[in-house]
Parts: sequence; C-alpha cells; structure tokens
Amino acid sequence: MTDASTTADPADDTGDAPRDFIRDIVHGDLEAGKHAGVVTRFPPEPNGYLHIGHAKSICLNFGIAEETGGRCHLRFDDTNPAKEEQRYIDAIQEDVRWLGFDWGEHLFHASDYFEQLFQWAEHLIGQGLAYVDDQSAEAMRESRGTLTAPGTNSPFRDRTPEENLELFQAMRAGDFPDGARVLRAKIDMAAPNINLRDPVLYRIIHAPHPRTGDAWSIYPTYDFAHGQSDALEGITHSLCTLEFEDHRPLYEWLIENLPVPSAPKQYEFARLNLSHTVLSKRKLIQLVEDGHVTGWDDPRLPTLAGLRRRGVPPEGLRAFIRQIGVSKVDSVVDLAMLNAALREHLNRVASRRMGVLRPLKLVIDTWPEGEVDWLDAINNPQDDTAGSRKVPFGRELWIEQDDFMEDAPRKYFRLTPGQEVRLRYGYLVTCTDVVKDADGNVIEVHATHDPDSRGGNAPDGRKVRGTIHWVSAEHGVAAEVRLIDHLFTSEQPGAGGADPLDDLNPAALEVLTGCWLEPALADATPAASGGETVQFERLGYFTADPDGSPASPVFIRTVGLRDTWAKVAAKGAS
RNA sequence: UGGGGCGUAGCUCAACUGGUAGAGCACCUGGUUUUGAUCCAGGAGGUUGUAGGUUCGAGUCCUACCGCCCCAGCCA
Repeated sequence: MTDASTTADPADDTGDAPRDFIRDIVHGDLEAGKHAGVVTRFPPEPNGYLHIGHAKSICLNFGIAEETGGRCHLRFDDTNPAKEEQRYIDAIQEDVRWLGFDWGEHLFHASDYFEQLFQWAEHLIGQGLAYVDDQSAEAMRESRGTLTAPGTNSPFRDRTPEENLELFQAMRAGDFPDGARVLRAKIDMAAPNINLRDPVLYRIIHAPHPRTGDAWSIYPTYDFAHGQSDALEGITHSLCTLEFEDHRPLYEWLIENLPVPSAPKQYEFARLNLSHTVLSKRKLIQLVEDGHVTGWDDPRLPTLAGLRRRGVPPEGLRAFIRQIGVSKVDSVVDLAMLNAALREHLNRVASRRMGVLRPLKLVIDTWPEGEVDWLDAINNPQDDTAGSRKVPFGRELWIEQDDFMEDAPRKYFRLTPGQEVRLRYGYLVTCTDVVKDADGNVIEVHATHDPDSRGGNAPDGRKVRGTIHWVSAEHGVAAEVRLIDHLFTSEQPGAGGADPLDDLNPAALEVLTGCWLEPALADATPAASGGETVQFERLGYFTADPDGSPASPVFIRTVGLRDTWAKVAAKGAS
C-alpha cells in the first residue's frame, strides 16, 4: 500500500499555495520589503447571511494571511444601522469559523472607530476639504451631473470651516432630522469619475445601532469609513471586488489628506458568480423574506448556512474556491465545478452506507424464513483505516425500483428475469418471478440465491456485471430523504433584466418518503451539528437533516454521484 | 458622445522580463472494478475579440476598432 499522504492532489487544499495576480502583488511587496508583514481583512456588512461568493473573499484574505505568516482581521462594516442587525453579526462569525478560519484577537467593527472618524472629518473641515451641504437628496442628485455632463457646485460649498464645524457638531448632537444635511468632501464637481464629485462622508440617521445604540445620529459612509478603518488596523492589502475600482481614487484621496497611521492599498478582483443560482444579497434576502425558501439555511440556497445544512464539507468548499482562481474577469462558474470539487473530497473521506430511496420488495425464496446473516461491509474502500460494519441480510429486502426492469435493454446489468446480480456485500441472486398488482405494476420481485456466494463473491469465479444496493426489510430504518437540485432552471437567473423568480426551479427540492436505510444510519447527527456526510452507495452523498429526529429521520442529499448510466439511458431513450 | 475595467478551449483559470498556447471542470474512447462510483490510459476541442503595425519571432509591445461589465444611493 502506498502512503496516501505523500500523493500530490491538486484538489486538496493542503497542497501548494495557489498563485494569482493578487498573491503576485503581495509576494512582490514582501520581497521588496514594503511591509514587515501582510495584514488583510474580511469586511462583511452585517445585513444578511454569508454566501459562497463571500467564501471566495474569505479564502483569499485569510488564505493570503496564512500563506505569508501574516494576519487577517474580521471587521464588520457596520456603518448603516438602518440595515444591520446583531443576529447577522453572530451568524457571520459562525460561518467564517465553520469555513475553517480564525481571526484570533482581531475582531473589529467600523463602529469601533466612530470617534476617530468623526475627528478626522473635523480635520478635513479644518483643511477646507469638507463641507456641510443642506441640499436635499434630490437637489444633490441633480447637481451631480450625469455620466457625460459635469456637476455643478452646491450653493453651500463655500461655507467657512468655522461654520462647517459648528453645523457638523450640531449634526452629531442630533439637532437635525434624517436627510436634512450631509457632510461632503470638497473635491471636484466636474471630475469624470463621479465618485470624486464631492462624495458624501456622513449622513444623519436616527436609528439604534446594534453596537453603539443611540450614541450617534450621524454615520460615516462606506467610502469614509472603510479606508480609514484599514489604515487604523494597519491593513497592507485591502482586497475588494471590481465594483469598487472607481472608488480607489477616493480611497487614496482620503488616505493622503488625513493623518492616518498607515497607507493601505486597495486591489480589486472579480466577485464569484455561480450558474443556476443567485449571489446578490438583495435577491437572497428576497427569497428568504418572501418565503420562496424556508430560511437562510435552506439547503437549496448558496448561503454558507444552507451549504452546511446540505452536508457540504468546508474542505470541499475551500477546494472549490481554490480551483476557480482569482482574476479580474467577470465570469460565471458552472455549478458542475462545485459538485466535482465536493465529490472529489467526499469520495476520499465519506463513510459508505446503504439506503433505498424508492423501495421495491425483493423476496429470496431460497433463503430460510427468519434467518438473519450479519455481513461485513467496508466503510470506505478509499480509506483502509475506516474499518467495516455489520449489515443484516434476510429473506426480504428492499431494493431500488430503478434496479429492476421486467423488459430490460441489452446493456442493463441490474435485476431482470433470468439475470444474476450481486447484492452489495451480500449474495448473488437470480430473478425468477415478479408479482404485479391489478394495474400491472411490479410490486414484488422473487429470486433465488447462491448460498456459496456469501459476501458477494462468485464461488466459481463467474462474472457478475451488476451490483445493487439493498436494505433488510426486517431491520431497515424508515426515513424521509430530500433531494436537492438547482434553485433556478436557467444558468443565469435574472439575466437581461428578467425576474429571476420566473426561473425558480419547482423541482429544486424533491421529498421522498417511505425510504429505507441500513441500521447504521439510525441516530445520525446532521453535518450542520458536527455530524458526518456519508455516501449512500450508488446514490450520492447525504447527511441527516435537523428537521428529522431519531424517531423519524430525515436525510438530505449533498450531491449525487457521477451517473454515466443516466446518460446512456437518456441516449437510448431519445 | 464621460470615467473605470475586462476579452486565451464549452466553463473557470495558467503561460517570468516577446521564443512552438497548458491545466482543472465538462465531453468522448478504452481498461480496471463487489458502487454503471472511484481509479488508470487515451481523445476531441484554440486563426489567444477583430484588423493593422514593430520584430527573425507577438497571447505578451504599439495603433485603431468591436464586444461585455461597473459607476449618476444620504447602500456596501
């Protein structure tokens, strides 16, 4: 046996560190001696749950820190109390930890810096680089100009620093209602980059903040809070998505004009898009709040909570993120790539079990009534250390409806009258007869067995092409099994301005009741609660769902196995 | 008809300062197999968006054009 640990595996996330244009920059800076160490940050806004797109950012930021011996901060961008909630702050931390990353002592909030940010705003005012604007939002929009036409200066643009200071302090004191005034940077209303047309730095919001309560009635905007927070934390590389490219000049303008303790650099990469799903927070919130799914952890969702509940292992998710790379190209990753990464990981680690989803009774007429044979079944053929378990075999078994055909095509290797198949880890059986109901449906299959084939070995070495899974009718555990498919039928739901809801896949969740599982599956713990994701042989990977209980177990399919027979069958049918 | 980005295989990404275009996924063959899985071997698939230019030589440099994405929140 070769040592598996020495085998290079491109999909395993313990291999060589990935390289991409961001990491090239980081390593270049390190070699040039620009920084003592690398400091990155993952900066979620706590206004929703994390999804697989965030996983890309998390793996990038925490990954770079790990690879360079630096550190990565978890910082909540909590600058808008109108949208943010403590429950999201809690859920996000759980999700990042689950993905496998640790921020140690480095948990921060933009709100930690509110006082400092306020003082820096005053500094800008003192320098004549910011002013309080009394214009309404509509007036501001009109005077901002358009993409092709320059804006015009606000009538309040030339207030004195003293007047601005007084007004800004009054804003802080809560003297004005929401929207009455804003603090704006004084840059250039004719700038071709609209972000430089006197961007808003502070706005009045009278709403309780999850962390600062009612201490503030003004809040910094993203642009004013983000870069300065980076500077305060000594972030060296501030990584964000492409839509912030236009903000970089503003990011740099603020860093240059403020007495900040460090000068972080912003770099942008393309966000993840995944086929057959949506990854915009707005759309995800809509799916949850309008009840199209059962909650943020609905297994059909691409949220980390949903993936976790579905039994997706964090290692598999990380391998996927690794495989898709990092670039500046706005692209759509095929869901097939995620599934392949999950299968690759699960194939190596998942325990094998047997379960029958759509049961058909198989009666072995030659088997002694009442006799039970406890057979050895290997837990994981890919892992010698995984051991084996005992599986009960009896006269009456459940087999998959798909594994029997009365009139089978040529290359059908499973059960069909007169054909011998192997019952996995059990015996070789030959179909002799079928029982039908009044409508002609097969409701029971009869067979004889070869008593010398215990364990599934042909005593004379004869070839038996088909092997099917089964569950003892006497010992089987009744269960509900849920099969998950694409949430949306189209590759890019909502593309071209369409309503993504029109593409919702009604078959995204298929609930099967009356399934039978081998006894070892009783009392399984859901993956989301630290339990295992196991392989049901020939069917895919499954985990227990929290909706179930030991009395009435529910399982959910993480991902199916590759199924070339399905392709062959489909071809034959067409 | 402004500004910022991006175009390499069906998809996602590689290709150090210019030197014969590669990988993973997907697809197709064949082999192994007590999971029609896994594994192994092989195959197909590119005029590197287009057109010029520089060069002995261009995916890499230059010019022009085409296409797609982002920006006119007191969201992030």
